[in-house]
Amino acid sequence: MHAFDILGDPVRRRILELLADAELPAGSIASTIGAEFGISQPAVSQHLRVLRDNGFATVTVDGTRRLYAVAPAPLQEIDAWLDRYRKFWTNRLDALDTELRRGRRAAQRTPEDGPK
Amino acid sequence: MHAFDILGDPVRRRILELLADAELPAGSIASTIGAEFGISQPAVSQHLRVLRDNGFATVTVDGTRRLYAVAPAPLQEIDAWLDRYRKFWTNRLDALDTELRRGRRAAQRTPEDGPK
DNA sequence: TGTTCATATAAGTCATGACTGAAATAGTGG
DNA sequence: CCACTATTTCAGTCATGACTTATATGAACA
Repeated sequence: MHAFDILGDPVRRRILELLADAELPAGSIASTIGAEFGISQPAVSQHLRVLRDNGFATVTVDGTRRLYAVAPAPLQEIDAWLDRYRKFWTNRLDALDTELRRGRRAAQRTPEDGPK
Repeated sequence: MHAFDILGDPVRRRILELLADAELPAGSIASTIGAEFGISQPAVSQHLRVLRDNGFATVTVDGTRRLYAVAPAPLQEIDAWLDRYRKFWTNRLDALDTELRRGRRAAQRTPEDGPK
């Protein structure tokens, strides 16, 4: 299952939104999501498994609780995939900013970039 | 169908990759994709329809040809959704850069940001 | 006008993934 | 050790979306 498929499901997206702000135990996620979407606790657990199995979340065991947290790698991959489209909504100065932000050391000068 | 679902399909993702560099007629897309994935022309046409219907592509009619081009809006929406996770892979200076890049006029100073 | 490209639509099949209720696993505290 | 709580796993159902082949649409041109 591709990262985009994982995020295609609104329940999983919402779970990740909850986890964006703080780590949460499975039970807390299950009650929030269960209430919001009207689905059962096992359904939520299955979504958590998908998130785990695909690297979107990590778990730390705490007694009988499982604390879920965002694992950013696949999200960052998606961010990288979007790079090729940023030119459609980012102006030239923004693009330079982005280059710098990403730590590039030198930029290839294109003809029309040359001074005057 | 949510934007992430649209990108979940590898064929559609590849079509968008082709369109990232240049506009292309449906036929050219169909032969490239058909060869790469081993699917029929109607299959590709159906994917193009999904991309159109969901705002990922625009068409301009040119005689009997249809020229497809990227429509960036939904991609930008996804980019915006990712904002809440950028803190996981972006350092503080990068974050400032991003703020500036996005045109914010003022940043709320948090306690630990204060000088000294 | 009739044939030929370029493309889209239609109808039907098939695989898959998102649920459900039931049951298993495993800490914790009396 | 037993019961209770937290969570996962299992097995089965159902909806949906990604194909297929066949067919329709419609511009171009001889």
